[in-house]
Amino acid sequence: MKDIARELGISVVTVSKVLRDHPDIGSDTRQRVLKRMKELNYRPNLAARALVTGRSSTVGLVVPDLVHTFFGEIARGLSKALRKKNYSLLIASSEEDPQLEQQEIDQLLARRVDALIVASSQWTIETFRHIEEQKVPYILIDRKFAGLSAHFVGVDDEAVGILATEHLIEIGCRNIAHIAGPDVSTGHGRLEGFRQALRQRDISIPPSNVVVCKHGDDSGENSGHDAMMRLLRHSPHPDGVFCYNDPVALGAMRAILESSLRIPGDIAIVGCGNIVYADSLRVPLSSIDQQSETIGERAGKLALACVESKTSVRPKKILLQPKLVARQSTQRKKT
Amino acid sequence: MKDIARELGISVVTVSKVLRDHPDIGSDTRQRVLKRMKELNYRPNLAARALVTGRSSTVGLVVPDLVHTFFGEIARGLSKALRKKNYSLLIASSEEDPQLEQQEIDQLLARRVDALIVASSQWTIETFRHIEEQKVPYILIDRKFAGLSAHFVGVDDEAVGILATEHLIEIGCRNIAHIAGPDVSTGHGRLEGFRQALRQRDISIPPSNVVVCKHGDDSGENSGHDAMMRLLRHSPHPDGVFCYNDPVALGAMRAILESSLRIPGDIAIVGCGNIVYADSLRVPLSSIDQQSETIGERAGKLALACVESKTSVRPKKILLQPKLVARQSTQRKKT
DNA sequence: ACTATTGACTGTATCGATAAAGTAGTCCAG
DNA sequence: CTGGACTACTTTATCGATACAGTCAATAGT
Repeated sequence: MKDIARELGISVVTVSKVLRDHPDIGSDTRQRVLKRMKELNYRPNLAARALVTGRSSTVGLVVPDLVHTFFGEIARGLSKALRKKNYSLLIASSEEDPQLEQQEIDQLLARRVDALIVASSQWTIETFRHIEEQKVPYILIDRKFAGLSAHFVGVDDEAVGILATEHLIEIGCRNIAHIAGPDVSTGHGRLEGFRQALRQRDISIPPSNVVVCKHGDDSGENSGHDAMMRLLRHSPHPDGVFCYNDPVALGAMRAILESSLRIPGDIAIVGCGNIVYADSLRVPLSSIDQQSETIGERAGKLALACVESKTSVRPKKILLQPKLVARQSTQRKKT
Repeated sequence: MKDIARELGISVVTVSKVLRDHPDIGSDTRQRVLKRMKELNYRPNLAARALVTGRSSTVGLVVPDLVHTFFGEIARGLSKALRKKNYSLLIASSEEDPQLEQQEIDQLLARRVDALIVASSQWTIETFRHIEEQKVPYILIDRKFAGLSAHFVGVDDEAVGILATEHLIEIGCRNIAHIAGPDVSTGHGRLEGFRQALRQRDISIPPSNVVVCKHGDDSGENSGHDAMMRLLRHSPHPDGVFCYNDPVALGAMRAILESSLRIPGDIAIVGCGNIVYADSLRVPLSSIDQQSETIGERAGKLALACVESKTSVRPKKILLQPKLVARQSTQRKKT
C-alpha cells in the first residue's frame, strides 16, 4: 500500500489523498492510483485512520433484547441510515440487565464509537453522565429519563395511552383496565395517557384495574399472563384491557382464553408495538404502532448530524406520533 | 495516559504491560498503576491497539434480515459467547440482497474484523474466495455452499425435512405437500429430507405437490400465501403441508383459513424455525426447532477458536440436530 | 568468587494512516 | 521581470498503543 506509492513513484500522502478525494491531485495521477488500487484490491486500514482522525465511523447501539422484533426493526432503520454514510453498527445487548448495560456501554466507549444510541434499562442517570464525560454524543431511544437533557427519539407515550384507551371506549368498553409496564418512562407515559383518556370521558375505574407487570420485554408473555390472572380475580372482570406492550398482551390473551372467556366478546385487548406477527395470532391483536423502523432511522440521522457538527448540538426530542392498528381483538359492535 | 507513566515516573511500556496482565511487573508497581487508572477512568484506545497488534477484538455478523427472530436469537447467542472474551459484535444486514451483502462484507473486512460470520444470501462462492484472500477466518451459518470447504454451523436440514414429514405421516396425512424454499442449501436439504421420508414410507405424491416460493425470510408471509393458493387449486387438496419456514407457514395458514378450510382438520401444517410467537398464533404452529441461539453460540466459540489458534483450523462442520415441537396445527387423531 | 539466571523495567521502532506545513514549478498581472 | 496565486506534490510529525531487544541489579549455582 505504501507499495502503491513506491511503484508509482509518488508519496504515500498523495495516495492517501486520492483515497479521500482530496482536491489537490492531478487527474492523471488520480487515475493511475485508482487503477492500481483496484488491481491490488486495496482497502485502507480503518483502525489506522481511526487512530489519527480520532473518529471510527462507527455507531454503537445498545438494546435490552435482540430478539424482540421491536428492536430488530429499530436496528434495521438505523443500519439503513448509517449505510449511506459508510458507518458501521456495533450492537450490544444488555439483556435487560442494568449492570451488563453499563459494562457494554463502557466497552463501546473504549472502542471510540462516534455516537451511542441506547434503549436503556437503567434506573439511574449516572451512566449517562459517564458518557458525557467522554464527550461522545448519545441518543436515547424508546425510553427517556427525566432530568436528563439528552437527545431522544421515540414515540409519544402519552399519546399511545390515549389512543389505546379511547379506542376501547369507542367500541363500548366501560370497565377498562391497564396492565402497566415497568417503572420507566414508557410505562409512566402510557399509564398517564390511560388515566387522561378516562378522565376526559368521565369514566372512573376502581384502582384495582391497574396492575403492574415487572418484566416488559424480556419475559413479557409470562408476566402478562400473571397480571391478567390478577385482573380476572375481581368481579366483574374488565371488559377491555390496554396492555403495556404486545408480548404482555399475548400473555394476557392466553390467560383470558384459558379462563374460557372470549376475545373480544368478553374482553377486548389492545397492545402496543404492532409486532410483525400481530395479524397471525390466535386473535389478531389490535395494537399501537410505534414506527420502530422510523425511530431507528431518525436516531441514525440525528447521530450522524451530531458527529458531523463540531459544536455540540442542542438536545433534540423527536416525538413520533403513534397510530392505532385495529384488528379483531377489538372488533365489536358499539353497545 | 502517558500521563500516568510520567506521574508515576515509569515508562509507558510498563503501564501497557499492567494493562495486559503481563507477568514481569512488580506487584507494587502494578497496584499503583491500577489505582491511578481507576482514578482517571482510563480506557485504552482500542484503535491504537488494533493497529499494532493487527487484531481488532471484533467479530462481524452478516444476516439477511434483522427483524426475523431467527437471526435475533443467533445474534443473542453469539453476543453471549463473545462477551466473555471482551469481543464486540459488528452487525450488518444484507436485506436478502447479494449485492448489498458483498458490499457489507467488504466494509467489515476493511474494519479488520478478526472473524466473519455470515448467513449468506449469495448465489456464488466468489465472495468467499475474496474473504479467504484477506486471510480472515469466516464461518457460514444456516446456509452452506457446496464446493466450499468452510466452517459451518447450522441445523441438519435433511433431518429437518425428515422429521417434519414423518410427523405428518404419523398423524395420518397421505397427500403431503411441501412449500419449498429458495434455491439455497437450506431449501435443498429440507426438500431432500421431505422426499426421503416419503420414499421410506412408500408414499408417492404428484409432482405438483411441491411448490417453490421465492422469498424465504424477507416477505415469507406473502410468498407462503401465494404458494399455498397454488396448492389449493389442485383437487383433492393436500391434507398436510411442510413449509420451508415459519413465516411461509404463516402465509400458508392464512391462505387455508381464507379458503374456509380448517387447520389441522382439513390440512395439517408444519413449519420450521419455531418462532417465539408460535404458541400464540391463530392456530398454534407445529414447527421444527433449529436451536438458533445455540447456532450463534457455537459459531461464536468456533470463531474465537479460529482467531486464537495461529495455524488455520481445519474446516469444521457443526450440524445441530433439529427437534420437533408439536402444537395444534398438527394435532389430529390417527386415521 | 565468578558466571548464569531471573525479575523488573526501559528504549526504540513500528503499525498504517492523516494533518499541517513546506517546496517547486507555472502562469499571469502590473 | 518580479511577486503573488495556483497547482501538484512531498516532508515531517503524530495518533496511542505494542513488540522486541536490551539493561541492570539481585539472587543462585558450583
